[in-house]
Amino acid sequence: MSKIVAAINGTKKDAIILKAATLFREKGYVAASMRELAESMGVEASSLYNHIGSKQELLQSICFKVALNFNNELTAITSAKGKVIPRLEALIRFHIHMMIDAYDEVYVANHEWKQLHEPYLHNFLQERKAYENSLVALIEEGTAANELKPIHPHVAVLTLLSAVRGLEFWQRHKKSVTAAELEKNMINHLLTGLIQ
Amino acid sequence: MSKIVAAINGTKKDAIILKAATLFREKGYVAASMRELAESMGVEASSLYNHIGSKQELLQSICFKVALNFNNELTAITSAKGKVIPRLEALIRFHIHMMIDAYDEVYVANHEWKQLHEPYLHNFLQERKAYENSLVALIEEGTAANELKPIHPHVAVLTLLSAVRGLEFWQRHKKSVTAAELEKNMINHLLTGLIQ
DNA sequence: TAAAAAAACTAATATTCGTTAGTTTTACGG
DNA sequence: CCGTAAAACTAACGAATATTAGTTTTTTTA
Repeated sequence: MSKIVAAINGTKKDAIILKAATLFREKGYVAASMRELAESMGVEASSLYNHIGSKQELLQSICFKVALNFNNELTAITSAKGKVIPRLEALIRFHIHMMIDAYDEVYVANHEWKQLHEPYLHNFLQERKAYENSLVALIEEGTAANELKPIHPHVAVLTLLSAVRGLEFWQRHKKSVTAAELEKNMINHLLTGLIQ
Repeated sequence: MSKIVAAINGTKKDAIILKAATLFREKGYVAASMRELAESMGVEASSLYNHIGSKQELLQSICFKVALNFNNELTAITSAKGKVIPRLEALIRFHIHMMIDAYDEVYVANHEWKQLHEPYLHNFLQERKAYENSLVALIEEGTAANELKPIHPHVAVLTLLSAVRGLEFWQRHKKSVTAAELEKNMINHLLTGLIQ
């Protein structure tokens, strides 16, 4: 018999959620089984239920923790004073750092939210929409102030969010591209373009 | 008893693959069941096996058809003569049109490739890698010719591919943003940036 | 150290899944 | 219109799933 070992400042439940995020990222939520999760923690599947309510609850924890993090940061950025461009830069940096600090969880929130049950699915999509809308407002603020080109704000947001979302992709190139390089180049690309 | 009805120029197998792409996109490959797929075609699950080999074969067909389309186009673009910038534009346009013409299949190839069995998984990733490498070479050609800024080519490719991949996202805004607008704005954003 | 709480275990349940076997119905060429 | 092939059906299989119940072991508390 083994034991579930909690991190220094966290419950055993937190430890399970963290392992679940890794497994869900690797296999996908549906394909990942509670038996696999349990095995990766060195216990039997049924033992997990002394600490968690259900598999679905794990997904919910992951998705809403990520959503909360991003919403908090965006709220701070949009409500800050000052020019729009440095605030956009800060947002891109935040996405990069989230991808470094909480890769598995961000990945799962981005890829597996479809497997959320109602009403969580609905809530999650609503949070996403709110995030998008805030960002659209920030872009519009930038164009109104002549800081940004008169681009279609929804398209700009789509491009920005997609680009930073694709940071998942970067994990494979960690060796050849440092986080700092990535940050500098991506911000430069998204703000000033490719053309010389 | 109903019947599987093939499209005008296609087999019944093709019709099944198309419906499978829609279902896999909506639910995810693992969560989608053959019984659901059959029901959406008006037959029993077992009847599908008169036309297809397995559920996995459906995923393989979808993923490799999409990969072939993209690889063919990229090969045409990279081997063409002329300036790099219009060729990059053409590639972005192609991605947008693929997303319009074959949304479900592109989505599934992007999201569900992890569920491919070996050796298909390995092959698929290899094709992806080749696609990336060709694009890196194109960017390097552009920087060498002073058409593009001296950006880190891998980061540029990551940003470009992620941005166009995020076109999935756009389906929700189809009403407010036409394909032509999207095309113009996204190309402008990726090539010349946001800053005024 | 004894009692209580926490957390592991074994065993089992009901479902659902992809797929197969065998059979019946439909469609079509001679 | 008959015979054959295509394609539908029903029924079932074995495997895997999340979860529960009940029990035993471990840890904590008093």
